[in-house]
Amino acid sequence: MAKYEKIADGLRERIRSGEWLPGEKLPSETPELTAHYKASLPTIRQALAVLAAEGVVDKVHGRGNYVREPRKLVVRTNERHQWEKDRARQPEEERRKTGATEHDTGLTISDLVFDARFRDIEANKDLAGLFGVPVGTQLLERSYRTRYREEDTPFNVSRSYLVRDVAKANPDLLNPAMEPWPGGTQHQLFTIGIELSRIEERVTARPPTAEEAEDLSIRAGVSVLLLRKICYDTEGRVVEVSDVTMPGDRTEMVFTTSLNRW
Amino acid sequence: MAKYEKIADGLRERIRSGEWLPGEKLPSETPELTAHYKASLPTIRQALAVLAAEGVVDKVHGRGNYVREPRKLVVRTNERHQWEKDRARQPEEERRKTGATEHDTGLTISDLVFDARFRDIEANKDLAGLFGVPVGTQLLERSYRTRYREEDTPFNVSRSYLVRDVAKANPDLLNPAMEPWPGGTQHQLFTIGIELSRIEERVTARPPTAEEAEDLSIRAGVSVLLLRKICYDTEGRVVEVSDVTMPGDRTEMVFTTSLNRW
DNA sequence: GAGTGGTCTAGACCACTGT
DNA sequence: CAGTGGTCTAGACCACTCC
Repeated sequence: MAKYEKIADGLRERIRSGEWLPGEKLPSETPELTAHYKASLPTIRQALAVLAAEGVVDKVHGRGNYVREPRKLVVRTNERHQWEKDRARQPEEERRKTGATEHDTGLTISDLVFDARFRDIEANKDLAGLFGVPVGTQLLERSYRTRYREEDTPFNVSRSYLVRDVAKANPDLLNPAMEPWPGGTQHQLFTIGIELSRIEERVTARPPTAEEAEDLSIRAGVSVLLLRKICYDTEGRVVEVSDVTMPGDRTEMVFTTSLNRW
Repeated sequence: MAKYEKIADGLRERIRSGEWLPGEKLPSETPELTAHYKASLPTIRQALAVLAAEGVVDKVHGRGNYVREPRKLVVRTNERHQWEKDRARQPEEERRKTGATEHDTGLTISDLVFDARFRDIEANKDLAGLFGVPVGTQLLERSYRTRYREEDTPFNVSRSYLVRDVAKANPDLLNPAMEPWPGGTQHQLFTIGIELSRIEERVTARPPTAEEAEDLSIRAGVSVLLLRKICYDTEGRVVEVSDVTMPGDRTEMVFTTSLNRW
């Protein structure tokens, strides 16, 4: 076993044993760790890189290496879809009480903070194919960032796409100032006469791009979960596509499948 | 921008332009790349580490650095569950034709290779809580590795847990030589009088442990997708728990949720 | 400015692969 | 054995954070 692996194992074990608690600073690379492990700086740094990739340690330039704080786990279910659909036709007073994300996380609306930005884009090949429209068709792109009020980093960055000509039947849908919308997207679609019958969600994971690592406050080496949600109406047409980016180290997605009885 | 980043960008661009095709060998670290980029070996290696983490380059000790061959994407749906349930009561001849993984991937049974290992374990707190049995209860742990016949790395490593006293009602279930079992787990459960009514799947992602990176042939830096599948029978009891580990860079999971009509 | 991490060098030696 | 990547060293200098 290589020296840097032994050092990484040693540090990992010392952290697990509680020698340094979450949020605490590790000894400095130079001179403390190099002296303690009788290794050169590059070797110490290679060991720390292993721990950073595992998400055990946070490296902060100019300050030090810190034991990573566990972050609040975020759960996302697929039962939220039926739940949201059931609420879409209820009066505003009821819809205003809570949203699907609050339903999943067990929080109240005031615990969460939203940020919404809208813009018009032209459908690329990917989106045009999904919506069944020509490339270049005007789409409404809505970007959201959701975070806990008490944290400063979003746990969810998403982009939602609608065909602009469909959405404009209700001008309020084009206005970001109307967000957060009580009742969520399914109520929005209800106001323009659309009922969803099926939602398809595709999940993949990969290392974050530099931009994503920045947005979600994750280190390179902690993965991002990508969710593409495709909403079908009762005619089987695609009416909404969303791409959601979530930090892999604090997100759990739950999908429940009911089976027909024999 | 750091020198190693510039070198990584340069190499990435040369690979994208087709200067070296998938499977081809890059110039040697020493002396070729160090000379070409006028950089020291550690700097060249840092640049290559970036490309390896992105999955662009495969590093092979003693041979060289190679442009990574794209691997076959593996798709896993949740429709497989109902599909498998529908087949569970069909005659063996029918069940033998194809399995759920083949259903998802569009392959035939002969394209896939299985490896199964069984052992008895005692329920830890986690599993005991799920099954609703005392800690220490005997469980049957079945470990599977699934791969394409033409590749040498599994795309799926899974462990399935059953309560041993429940499984032993059919002694064949305790025998790894009976695998692969035509009709899959749902038929196995059928032979001991169990019908599933609901399947819950929890998805998370994280960096691979050293062992997982080894098993799935992914480099540290490419994430693993973890799926915990919990099967409930018609009485709402947990009858099977599976933990599936998949390489994040080649797996896509698709979950479809049907909504009740208004 | 002191402390600390980030980058880089030049070179040595080990470990693995294929001839 | 030659070729190639893997590990490690000692030390220099730069960049960021905080006082």
